[in-house]
Amino acid sequence: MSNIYVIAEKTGLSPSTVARALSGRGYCSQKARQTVLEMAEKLHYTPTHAARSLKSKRTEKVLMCVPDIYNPFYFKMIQGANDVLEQYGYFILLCHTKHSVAQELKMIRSLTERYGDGMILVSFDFNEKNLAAIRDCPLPIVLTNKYGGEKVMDNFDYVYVDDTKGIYLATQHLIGQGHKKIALIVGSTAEQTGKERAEGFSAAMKDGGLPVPAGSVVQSDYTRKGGYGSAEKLLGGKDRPTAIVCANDLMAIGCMDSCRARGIRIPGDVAVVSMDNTDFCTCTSPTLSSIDMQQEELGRIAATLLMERIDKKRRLKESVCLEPELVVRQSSVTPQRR
Amino acid sequence: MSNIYVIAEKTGLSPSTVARALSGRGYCSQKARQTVLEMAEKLHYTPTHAARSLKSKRTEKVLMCVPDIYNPFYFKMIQGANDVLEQYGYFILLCHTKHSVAQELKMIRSLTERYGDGMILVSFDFNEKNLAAIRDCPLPIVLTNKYGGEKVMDNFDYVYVDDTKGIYLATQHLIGQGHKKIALIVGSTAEQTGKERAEGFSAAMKDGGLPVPAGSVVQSDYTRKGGYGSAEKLLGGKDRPTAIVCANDLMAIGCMDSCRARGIRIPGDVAVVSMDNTDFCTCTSPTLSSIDMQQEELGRIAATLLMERIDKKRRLKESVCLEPELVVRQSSVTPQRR
DNA sequence: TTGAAAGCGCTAACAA
DNA sequence: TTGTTAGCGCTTTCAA
Repeated sequence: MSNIYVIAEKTGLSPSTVARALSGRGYCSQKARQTVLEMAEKLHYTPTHAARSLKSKRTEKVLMCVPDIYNPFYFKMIQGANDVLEQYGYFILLCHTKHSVAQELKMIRSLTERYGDGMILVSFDFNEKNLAAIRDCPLPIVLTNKYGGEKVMDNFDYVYVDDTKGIYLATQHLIGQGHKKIALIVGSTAEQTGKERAEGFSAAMKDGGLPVPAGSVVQSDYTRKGGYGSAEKLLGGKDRPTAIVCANDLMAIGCMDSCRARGIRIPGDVAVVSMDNTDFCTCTSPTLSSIDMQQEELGRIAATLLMERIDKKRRLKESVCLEPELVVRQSSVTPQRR
Repeated sequence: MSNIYVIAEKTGLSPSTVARALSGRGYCSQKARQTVLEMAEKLHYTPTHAARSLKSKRTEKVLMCVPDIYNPFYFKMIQGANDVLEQYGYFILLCHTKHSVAQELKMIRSLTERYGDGMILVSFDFNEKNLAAIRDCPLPIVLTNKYGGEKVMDNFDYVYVDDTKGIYLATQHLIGQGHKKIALIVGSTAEQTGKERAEGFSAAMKDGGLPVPAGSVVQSDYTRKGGYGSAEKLLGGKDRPTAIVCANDLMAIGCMDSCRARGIRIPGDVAVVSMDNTDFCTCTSPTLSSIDMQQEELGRIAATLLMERIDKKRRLKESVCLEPELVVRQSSVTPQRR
């Protein structure tokens, strides 16, 4: 590999002149520039990113941590973020945190080691451990969840879709369709996201004057298989619900699998509404009603907030709240009730 | 930010002792190590990746270039690659090349600038331009396509699924179901992948003794919308095909949309087989027969080949060919023929 | 306009 | 066992 010293030697110029010629910054005669550029070309010179980084303290990379790389929900966020970042000449460094706080902490540490200039952290659960690490980290981190426990001194940005409201809308929609026995398949309520979603469901049921009997809320893991298993529990009992809210599309599809296997018609026997509104929703039969959680926009805004910190030196915290949106399709509209 | 010099000063030791204590390499007394570690902890010391990189010439990152970040096909590859890379403590630096050779060249340049220690390049089209750049690049690049024009001197690895064979299997399957009028929706045949797929189709038709009339092969763009438009062309004519092979799942879903809109039953009126076997195939109704292109394994092997170069200093080229696999579902099996 | 030199933070060969 | 020193390759200030 050639470097500026080799070029300097071969051209008889000094390394600093070579550097100026290459960078275009600082004085440099037309002739010198010409000579340097030709020699650089000839030697296949390319600058070394690490050396530049060491000086400039910029890596031109952003760490993006997602809890589940197998879930299409996050693809959309990654896409949105990538769209924005590439306009700044930035790359995404992808990290799969697998719902593990330890993994998140490790990545925050990597950020501190300057693997990147900032981070977009998609977590299901902000707790004292990762929040402490986020506060300690000298580089900007943008969160993509609602962050309840904000302290006055906190200085990180976040962008979120109100998922409590999202699942509220889903539940309300089913209530509006006349359903009385509505069940919920949700993720772990030990995590923030699962907890919020369970609360949204309860709130809607309460506001609709409906009880939430024991056994009508099942915890699962956001996978199709998990959704299937949970649906089996709900549909196998004697007091079968007439409608099910699923906390994401994959579980809803698993739920539909279970219905199909049991000969239960959707939406005739059981109506289904889910959350995320991924591309799957328009592929299933019946098509799946779902809450659009604006994932692409979420990624886009997270990236924008981050680049404002990195590039524009914004210092004051900002947060953005996006509105979830109910998209009604076939799975939740009982034909005879129309 | 603190560095080893600050720690050295505060502990009264030399920077090199500090470095040794922190890295665990080289001699260092238990006492010195203790002192250093405590001070490091106290000062929230973290090493600087750029400095380490500059010395070690390792970035612990791999560039992964995919042509279409919106296509779930590639996410599977990314997942497979990530699984392997994280075992080595490596990260994926994601690049969206958008089917653009210029973008690929730019990324190869970034690799040369040591944005990463190697690259996994998923391209639809290996031509003289990007191949020249790949040959010139001093860092390892693994290709994930069949690469026909291999020269004796070439020294890069590749792993691929034989897609000519894949689409051959799909077509053969339809012929075996008794179809005579089979159409193809394929990507651009100006790109290598599209060309290979079109050839596989033609070969199967020829071997089956069937003609490929003008207009029965439509070029599209691997999107659902594109597939819809192409299907409209095929299904709108008077000599409608009884079966359609689609070169990927998204186009197949678009094709099914078109059928549904026209009241054409699948597989009764028109049978459909596609390629990729993404998760969509089991969500659609009817479920979609598809050729499994082993994308996760592809990513896994690409990453393995790359890490053998980077970590194990393998110098001899290797290539791996995976077998495509037909997965028969409902969309291609005409009930009355069973 | 050009060059010398210091420094970014870490590593490692070598000397003490 | 510890310290000195010379880089890694680039940027940038300051002097010439």
